Amino acid sequence: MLTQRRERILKIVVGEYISTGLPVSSEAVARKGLGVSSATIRNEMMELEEDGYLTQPHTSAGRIPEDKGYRCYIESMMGGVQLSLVEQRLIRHQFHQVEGEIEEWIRLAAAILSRAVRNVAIVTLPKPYESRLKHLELISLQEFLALLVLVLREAKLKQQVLTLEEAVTQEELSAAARRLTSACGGLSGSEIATRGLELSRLEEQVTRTVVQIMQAEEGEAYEDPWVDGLRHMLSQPEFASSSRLAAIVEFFEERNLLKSLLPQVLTGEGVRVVIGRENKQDVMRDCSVVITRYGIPGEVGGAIGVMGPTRMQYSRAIPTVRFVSSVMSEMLGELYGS
Amino acid sequence: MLTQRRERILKIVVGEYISTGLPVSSEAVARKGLGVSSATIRNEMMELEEDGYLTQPHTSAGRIPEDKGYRCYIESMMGGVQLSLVEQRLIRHQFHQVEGEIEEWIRLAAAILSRAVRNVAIVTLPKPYESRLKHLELISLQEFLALLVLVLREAKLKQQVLTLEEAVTQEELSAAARRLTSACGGLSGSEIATRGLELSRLEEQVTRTVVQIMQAEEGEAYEDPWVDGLRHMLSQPEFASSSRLAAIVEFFEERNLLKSLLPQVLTGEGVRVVIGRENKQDVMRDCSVVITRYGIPGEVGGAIGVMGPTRMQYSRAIPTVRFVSSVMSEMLGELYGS
DNA sequence: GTTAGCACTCTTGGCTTAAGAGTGCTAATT
DNA sequence: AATTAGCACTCTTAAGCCAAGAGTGCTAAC
Repeated sequence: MLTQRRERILKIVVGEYISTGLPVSSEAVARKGLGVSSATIRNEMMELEEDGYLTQPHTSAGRIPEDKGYRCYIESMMGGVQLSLVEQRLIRHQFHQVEGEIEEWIRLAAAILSRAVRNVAIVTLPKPYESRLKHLELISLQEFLALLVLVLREAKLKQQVLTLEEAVTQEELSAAARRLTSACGGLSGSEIATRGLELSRLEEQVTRTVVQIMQAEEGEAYEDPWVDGLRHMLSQPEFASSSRLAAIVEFFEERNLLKSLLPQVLTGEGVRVVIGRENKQDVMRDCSVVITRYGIPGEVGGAIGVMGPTRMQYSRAIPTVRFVSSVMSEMLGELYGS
Repeated sequence: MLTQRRERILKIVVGEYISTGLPVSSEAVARKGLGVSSATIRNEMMELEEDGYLTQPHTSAGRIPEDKGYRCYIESMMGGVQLSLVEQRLIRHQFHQVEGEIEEWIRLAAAILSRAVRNVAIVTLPKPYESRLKHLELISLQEFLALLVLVLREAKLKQQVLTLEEAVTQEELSAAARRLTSACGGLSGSEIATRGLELSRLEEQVTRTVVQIMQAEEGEAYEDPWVDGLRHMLSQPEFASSSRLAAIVEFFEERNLLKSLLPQVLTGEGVRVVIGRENKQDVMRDCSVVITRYGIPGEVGGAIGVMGPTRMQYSRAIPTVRFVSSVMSEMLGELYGS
């Protein structure tokens, strides 16, 4: 049973532990000014431990939070906590420095976010729910070698070197590209595939590749995300042991693993926090992820979030992630128009 | 004075230290079968220490190599040591799996190299000595927003979102792109800049951006390199202390620092080894870099290499870097034709 | 229900000690 | 003159021990 007083004590313990990293004693809580003695606090803490909110690293030490304790602590700030206006302006300002490239935004977002929360930031490229071809170009490299360039609706380029089945001139390539662009512009990969067109041999080959690229594009849940700020996270004391540290570095270098983390946020709106053992990966058993989606619902979107030790400044991380994601959504909105 | 026997002892010490990581005692060297006793070896080692080839971690321990000792050890294998045919074939095989994308090559090369030498691999994109425009495309995103796509001679794409000064249709954009492509195709950035053409307002703006992009392209010494295998390097015992480890991670995340490392290889042919304190960066004082260029001399090229602790298996690293770079050159040659 | 008091537990850091490794030097040997 | 056996000496490492300190859980009084 989580009485009001117990909840208050719990939050003090979690808050204190987050800021110091040391087990919190009953004395320390008592000093925080609920008008009761440390002995009373001790009794309450025993209950909190029995209910799984707290634990002791060893018999005679203060308490540290369990995942369940963090969870409770976090619920209270999921509601409306906002970043201060000063910080909002600071972040906005940084974004307006680099307008232009979408990739630049992503990197910038990760840099800003990781600096703000002093942990790892993870940002995926925005991905359209449905990919549509905007434009197609063929450029001759050598007699039998051409570069295929696809421009997708969301201002994204894909390229592929094609080994041609026959020698083709730039003129022929251009003509084919023009024809295919007007025939397939605005269509999705599967639409192109099922659109029985009268095609030359060259066009046939190009179309096949286009469909392949676009379907691969749609197939992936998310792009390989951009990661920044590992250095911040690793300077936290929880990674003092070099084996923990090495495991984390390894985790991030095996990029495919990151994907196993993202699908969780595909469902649901708003900021989500995944704490400690709630994470699938074993390396992350004492890490938390604060993550959310950004973009235009139903049209295009990506994921943005931070990862850090469970002992993370959630009070900062949550509103920062929320705010940066909203700025990203705005900017994406401007690019996409209505 | 480096007598023949001393040199032989030195090489045994370095070799032994590289494979065990422990200081090497006179006894251990004696067992390696030059027909003299450990006492004699001790006398020789004292000389080697005085000349700066070796040092002792503390008064009564074996010897470990100094940078100068490594240097000497390395000279002997800079000549002709080649990778075994089996390994050559293994590496070639991996490359032939993923034909197509240049970026993929780079990543693959880094993956292969880092796995082979169990250390960090660093590979830059190939960069032409002189960048030439191949093709230019303009795609309308919104009324006042267009995507500029440049294809450079070496099958490389550059993109930039343009905010237009006036509303323009896709037809007008296409016309402008065609005109500019035929006017500027094959030219370098500075040639385009000085080629006084009769231009519309739109074309004027596009040309300005094109020149800007291409000159930025030429300006950079190298692209931001692709880095892989940090996990391998960090699992080496020299990075057991978490502060060393954190410093290295930080070094790699601050990407701009990498640039300070590469210019050294711009000059000179063949594999270069930069040992310990020869490196400019302080974090790298006990790291070595084995690096070389790849590509087609005078046309296009990049850098490829590995970085690891000074106590690195040079006998493996040097021929591997040499071989992978030659494979990369070959592949690039095929793409470029003659 | 709260609290003062206290015995008990467990960690931490400092200190000492013994074992072991490897050296540098000396004096004898080839 | 170069080599080597022998040995005293130095320094590291691990283990063991002790005292201090922190914080608890329990009991008995308020």
